[in-house]
Amino acid sequence: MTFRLYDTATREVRDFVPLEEGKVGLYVCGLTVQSEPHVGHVRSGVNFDVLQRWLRHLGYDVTFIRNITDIDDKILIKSAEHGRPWYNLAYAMHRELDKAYDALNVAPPTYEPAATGHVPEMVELITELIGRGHAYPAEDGSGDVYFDVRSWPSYGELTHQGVDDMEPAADADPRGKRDPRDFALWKGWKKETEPETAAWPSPWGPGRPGWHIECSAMAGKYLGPAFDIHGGGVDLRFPHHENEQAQSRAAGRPFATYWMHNAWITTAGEKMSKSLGNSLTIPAVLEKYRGIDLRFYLVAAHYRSHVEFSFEALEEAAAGFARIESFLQRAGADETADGQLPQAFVDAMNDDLGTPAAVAVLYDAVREGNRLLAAGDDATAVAASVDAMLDVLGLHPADPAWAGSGSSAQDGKLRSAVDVLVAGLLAERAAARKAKDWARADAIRDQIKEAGIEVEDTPAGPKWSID
RNA sequence: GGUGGGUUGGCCGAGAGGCGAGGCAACGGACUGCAAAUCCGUGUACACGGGUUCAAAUCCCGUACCCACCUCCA
Repeated sequence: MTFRLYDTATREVRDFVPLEEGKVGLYVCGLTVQSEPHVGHVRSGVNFDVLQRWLRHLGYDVTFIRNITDIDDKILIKSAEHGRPWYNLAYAMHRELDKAYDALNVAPPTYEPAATGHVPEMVELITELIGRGHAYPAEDGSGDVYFDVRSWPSYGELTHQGVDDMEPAADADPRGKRDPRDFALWKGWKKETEPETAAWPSPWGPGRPGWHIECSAMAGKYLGPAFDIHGGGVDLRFPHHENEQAQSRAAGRPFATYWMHNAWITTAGEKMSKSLGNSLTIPAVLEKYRGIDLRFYLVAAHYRSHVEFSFEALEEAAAGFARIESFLQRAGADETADGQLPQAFVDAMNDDLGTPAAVAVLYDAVREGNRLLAAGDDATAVAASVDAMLDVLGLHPADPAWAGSGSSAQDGKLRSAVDVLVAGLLAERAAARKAKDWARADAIRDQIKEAGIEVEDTPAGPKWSID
């Protein structure tokens, strides 16, 4: 089976055919760095990371561009509220985002361009659009430049909407627009309210980029006029992606061949951005849960399915993942073994990244491996296969990428210290068991458990682990 | 008003006309001094009402409820 993808533009699962054999150009809309990243934000990161890894597994040479938007209205407003320069806020949040990605083993893209570094490319694109009659400088002297929606007949094609059916924005600022649906490509500098550092020179006077033009310009620069896959969250379909496509095509660039959109994570039925809380920011969640558990939770759901986030569900996922890890430990993974991916796993992944079915295959393998171990047989081949599956999902516990979240050198030292202490108690318990003094043996086990350490008797002797 | 998505067992979460994805939890059994871990087994779930079909959670019609987007939210 070849790799197939659900394409939002055509609303169907299509065979993936790259523009150039063996190569994939992938563009994903990253974040506007205006606040700490939350669980919803990283879902997109994890989803597209899985896509990237799978494409690489399939042998594609992937150029993956994921931008960040480091200047916009909200950044300016928030930074003013906090009394810090906008670029300082954007930079700080950008660093937080990188930390969150690292904690979830989201591999860096080929490049992560920032909007503010690509003003010349945007100016060039806007100039081209004006030249072709698809954009115009506002007539009110504001310095804004708008895209002329009416001049582009296929506007609305990505989201299958007719221009006349669109609800005119309630908050649309009509200043200088020919049609309320026209959108800003360039925003003139507002001297009175905006810092001078937030304005760049342009043929239309000082100003800053409109949101949509950034992505068109950056995708064009790094991936060329036509590329394979464009991704982002569902909320970006309209207006952001619709506008990106319109302005790119209006400038004579074919743009993306496939559109992928990941669904939401909600809490209490509400979209995360609307619902309160700092309790769901990545730093906060990572205080209680490991990054690998959170990633597993996210990967176990299909990227196009809505997920209702709950800590209970996260805990269930973590419990399940613990079983996988414990199998690998018991099987004694052979690092040299070149694990094969089961065909069912490959088929699941090829079918629009069917990670839920892929995870089911993973569990099947774990059960089979445990069965072999219970029968006293060799399970290293199965373990190698489990290794391979976890690897391609970015979930391998031994991946050094996880080092920062839970198993540092410090932990190692602590562990060996505890080991010495527990070993003494276990020797005492062993003596009691030998004398069939079960009460004494159980008392020792309970004592150890009081300290939060679980003791298991295995054929190879007692083992302890921290709860 | 326009566009799209959803409602699956105690819980999470797949599937998209016919064999009960998978996980978590629960219960029974094996193993164990007892546990733990592990394995084996146990569930007649698909919002509601009609219809199509030999066969519907899956297709069609209708109803209810929920959600997203409609110009700078992943």
